[in-house]
Amino acid sequence: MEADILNKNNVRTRFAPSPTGHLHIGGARTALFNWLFARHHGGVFVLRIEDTDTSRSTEQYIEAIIEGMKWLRLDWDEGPYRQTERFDIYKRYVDRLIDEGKAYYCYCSAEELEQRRKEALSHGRPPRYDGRCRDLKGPVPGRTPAVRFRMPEEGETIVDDLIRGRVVFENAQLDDLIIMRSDGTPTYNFTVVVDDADMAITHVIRGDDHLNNTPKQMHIYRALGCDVPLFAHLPMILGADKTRLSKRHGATSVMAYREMGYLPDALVNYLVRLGWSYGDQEVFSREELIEKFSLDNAGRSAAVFNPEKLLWLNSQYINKGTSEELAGYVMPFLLKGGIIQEGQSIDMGWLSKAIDTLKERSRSLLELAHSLRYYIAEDIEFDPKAKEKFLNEKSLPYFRTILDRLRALDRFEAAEIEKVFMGIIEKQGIKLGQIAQPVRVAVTGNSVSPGIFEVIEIVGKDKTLRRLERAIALIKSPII
RNA sequence: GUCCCCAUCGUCUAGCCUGGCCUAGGACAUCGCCCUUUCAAGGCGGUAACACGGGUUCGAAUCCCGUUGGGGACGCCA
Repeated sequence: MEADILNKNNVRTRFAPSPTGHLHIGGARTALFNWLFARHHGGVFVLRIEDTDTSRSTEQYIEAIIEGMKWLRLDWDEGPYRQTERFDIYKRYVDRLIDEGKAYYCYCSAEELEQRRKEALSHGRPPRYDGRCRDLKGPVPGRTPAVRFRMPEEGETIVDDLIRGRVVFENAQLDDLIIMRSDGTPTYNFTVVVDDADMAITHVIRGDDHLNNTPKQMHIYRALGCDVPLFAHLPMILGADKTRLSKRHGATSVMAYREMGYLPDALVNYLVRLGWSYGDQEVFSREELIEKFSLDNAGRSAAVFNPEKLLWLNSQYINKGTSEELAGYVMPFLLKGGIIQEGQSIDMGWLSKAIDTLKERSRSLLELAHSLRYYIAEDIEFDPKAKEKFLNEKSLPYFRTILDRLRALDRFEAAEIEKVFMGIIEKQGIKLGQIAQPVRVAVTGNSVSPGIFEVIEIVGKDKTLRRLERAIALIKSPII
């Protein structure tokens, strides 16, 4: 059956988030798998907003989800469809099911149901609907009914999951679920079926938490006379304590990762490896992912979200990025960090050169921006420890010498600067570290930086001389 | 409580379907060494896992059963 669908080359997948929050890590992974599957098969990827819970859905979250999708570059071919715009369609199908006796009105109130559920749970019984309105002859006066779907009471339902294999459910376990609320709005388990059928979705790839809903949905498909799509249930993403990933575990919103200086490709790469692998390969370009992605090597067990590994991957991507690209990416961070001002002009060629020295030691754009400060800003801030260790009387004579020599230097380039340093250590009979470290602190404020000669070149003659002068002044009167 | 899913280093995973090539491979993290003006990056090396118990088999990480552990679902949420 699958081969059939694939041969027709009409794979259609969808991502169907509910706009009750930002796009989170788990949702993004689901979206990614659907996107990759569609792209791999040359199919269609649909975005559908499941906003039937009008009390919890907001416009703001719809925009946030779309923003997240765009940032991750998970482009969709159709949509975003919105279920709230399709209420007439669901209504039509509900009416049809009622006419055919496949659904019925339920007059139990939400409060009564809640009461019975709690009671059942406290007595250790399955909290299922007891079916009391199933065979009602007429309406109950003074009540607005909800509509329930009539599930089969015996037999079993088989889900042939693309990832889990065959999963068997006893129909006796399924209860008659509400497909339309008493206020006339349809519910998830119904709309998802109507839409997936209507939108001709061939592969439903979603979180594990939906596996139990699948048999119920299959009965709805059949009642509607529609083809049942293929299902693939992805394992959950857990936090470090092995419980479902949530805010408690730190940032879960995709946008939070953008703000922390992650590259979208790095996040995508990290996410795809949560539940999918390709031999020993860790780093994949998008093209490779599209080419290599298959549900065959999707995993079945839950994965713990590991921020450390994501950071490492991010560093890989920052390392690989060209300095020109990185210059563009880091701009918002420089602005936000007050390192450059809005409207301030900055030489992009020069910035790229500075980034070149920093990118292999930055794991995020935030770190990159932070390091860029001493290249760009007029004044530097000293790391107290570095200052104490290296800006002292002992290095004062070296500072004076280096200041004079650099002042006299015409070609202010790394190679020339190096010659100046080498000349001094030779003459004084000292090690490079004895002079390079104090200068590093004087010029960058830190005991850590890229190679000091290139740093000096990029910082430039004026600023370097000023900083050396300031260091000398500081040593002479430490109160400043 | 009922149902469903899952089970290899701390973490992500390869291997499992099609038993022997596994004295279990890779990656992150961690430790050590090398490189080195510092920090990274890089290179080299180390520590570290088949949850347990029964089967089946000449042989089991791989197949079967059970136990235990973890996760999920059971909504007029999605």
